[in-house]
Amino acid sequence: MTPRRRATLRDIAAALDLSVNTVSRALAGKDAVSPETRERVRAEAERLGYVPNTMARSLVQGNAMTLGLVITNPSNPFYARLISAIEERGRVHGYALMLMVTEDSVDNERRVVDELMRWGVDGVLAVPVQHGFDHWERLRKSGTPVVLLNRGLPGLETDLVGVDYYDSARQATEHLLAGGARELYLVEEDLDISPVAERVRGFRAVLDEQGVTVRDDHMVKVPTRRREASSQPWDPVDSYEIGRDLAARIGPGAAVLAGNDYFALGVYRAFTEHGLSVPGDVRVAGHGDHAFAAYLAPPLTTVRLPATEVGAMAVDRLLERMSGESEAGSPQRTLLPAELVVRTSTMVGGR
Amino acid sequence: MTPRRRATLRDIAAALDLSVNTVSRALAGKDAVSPETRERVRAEAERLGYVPNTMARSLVQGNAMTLGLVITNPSNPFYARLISAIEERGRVHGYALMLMVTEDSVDNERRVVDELMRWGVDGVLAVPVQHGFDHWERLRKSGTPVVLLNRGLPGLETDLVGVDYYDSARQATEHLLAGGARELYLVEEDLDISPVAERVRGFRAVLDEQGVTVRDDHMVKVPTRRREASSQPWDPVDSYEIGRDLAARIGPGAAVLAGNDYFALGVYRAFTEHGLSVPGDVRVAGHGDHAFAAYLAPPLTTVRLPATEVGAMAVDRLLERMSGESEAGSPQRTLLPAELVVRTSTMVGGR
DNA sequence: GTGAAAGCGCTAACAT
DNA sequence: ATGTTAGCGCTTTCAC
Repeated sequence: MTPRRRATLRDIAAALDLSVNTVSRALAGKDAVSPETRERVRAEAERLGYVPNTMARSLVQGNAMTLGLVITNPSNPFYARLISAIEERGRVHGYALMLMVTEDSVDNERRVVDELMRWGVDGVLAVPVQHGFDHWERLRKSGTPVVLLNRGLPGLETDLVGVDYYDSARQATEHLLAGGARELYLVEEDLDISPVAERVRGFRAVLDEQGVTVRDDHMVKVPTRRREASSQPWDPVDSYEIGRDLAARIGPGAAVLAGNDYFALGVYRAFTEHGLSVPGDVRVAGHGDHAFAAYLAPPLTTVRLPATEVGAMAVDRLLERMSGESEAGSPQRTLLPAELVVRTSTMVGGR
Repeated sequence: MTPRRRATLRDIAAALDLSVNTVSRALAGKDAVSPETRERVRAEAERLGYVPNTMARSLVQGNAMTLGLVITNPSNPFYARLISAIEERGRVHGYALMLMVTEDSVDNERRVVDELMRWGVDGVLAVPVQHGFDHWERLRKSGTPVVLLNRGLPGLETDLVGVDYYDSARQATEHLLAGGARELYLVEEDLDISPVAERVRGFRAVLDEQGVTVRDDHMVKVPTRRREASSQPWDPVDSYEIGRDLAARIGPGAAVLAGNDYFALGVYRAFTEHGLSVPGDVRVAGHGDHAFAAYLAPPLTTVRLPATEVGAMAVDRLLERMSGESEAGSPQRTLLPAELVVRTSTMVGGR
């Protein structure tokens, strides 16, 4: 209401006829201050509603006490959880979080990385867009540690904490085969990003190992349409069409592994409309274990992603780099395991 | 790699034998600089990889060029979209976003509001926890404009931009009645927050107006369990139990309006297991129009929330207050309309 | 135990 | 057109 000027150390010093310096030390809890002085300062600070100016402190101390988080889309449930985990872990260590959203656009990414540099954040966590990385290189050259989340950035020497999608796809694929599936389809995002590539690799690896034929038309890419900003990253409608196509041509013992649960959902609908039963005629498994997965009809087998763990570990890794502990160490890649959650949609005898 | 010190204006000035001031003006594009000098400065800045220090500039100019966003849970899809919309709109105007997550805890909220004050952010957007608001009052007193999102804070004189949940509940309730429903149930969160209260009010109002009896057991509260941080705000399992209970006691012409689509989903499952058909035996409508809603079996009638619009308008309102335009104006409450999306789950003749 | 002086990197007067 | 001085709010170094 009263936008009167914010009280400063000087105001307290003047009121108490002390030097700014003494007030500073008193408030900082340093030893070289008499107990009485300390108390008087404390009281006056309280009376004036003094709030320390973090920016001024940061300027002199040379650290921003801020972490930058660059994310493609907060509406991706996995990233939403990542944001929470990172914010919490960062704050525990006294760091504020500056959030930047790229919507998977490199142009945006360049802009926000520049902005982070101007702010001089102490470290950056990022889900990179994965097209061009000159800006990431500039950031690294400026001495700011960077930890990548979920997606790698080939060519950039940086730590990465993510999910082991190669393994998650393997788990799901093996599960489908063990259940008797003979004709496997992989429905994936049409994005050239490492998580997709890893899942494709895991899927193929298992099929190759077990001598199952993989035709090109077994790997289906769902076109990613450019939608308004702040929208869902995936819409089941995008996979619905794919599902209709699939429904018309699959044979007995078919199974579909989807890159995310929304794709699985779109496929469900298409199959149902086509008179196919899940899992009777087609088994379906997803990725993400989103909140709705367990409550679909039938409940969806999917892979649970360790969002909280990835976020926490990424922050820890970043703080290590910032403290210069693991200084010269070569970049570390850590992929946390996902966990297959088996539900009715892949159960041979399931309803 | 080379964590060499960041180049400053002084470095450029020294290299060119100019004063810091001239360099500053040259880079700022001010007029009082000769074209040649401007160009030399530009070149040297580039050569040294100069990046302006935003904090230093902010300190002298007295504005942080930062907005604070306090949110309860980014995993709530509505809030996730809000975050994107706000980040984008803020950045367009040159503001960075400091994100704080409260997980619906007042203790956290106090902490983060204090932190925002120490940073001296220029304005704050917040989904408040709605218990106690001493900290919000302190923030206001410090002269920082605050715009509330989605939830009111009775007793605090502040702008609010949210959703008209009274109206959304009215729309849905009227729709259910028009479809022939005679026994209506409202399944809501067990949280003492204004959106819930508004929906309850809208629901009751329509029933009262149309002379439909509302018994206490028609208003069901889903217990909110404290879950790990960074988790989904709602889990269908919480409403599943409620659904089982309901399934056993509802009569013909029953309908359920849920406070969010996840609750509707839990109820779906319970009904199906009990041999009830939706919408044949019970009509169901939700809130939120989450990505899965249109793809459930049957597709869920729900209310689409104007997340992007709320976010954009909240930022605009905040910027106005910051610029002092709508200075003395009394607090404005703006509730944006939600839109009922009718799907099969409430269609009388639906499959 | 306290104070004076210097400086973080920048911009805003006011010179010249 | 350029330089000098001062100062944002704080911490640090070094006197006393």
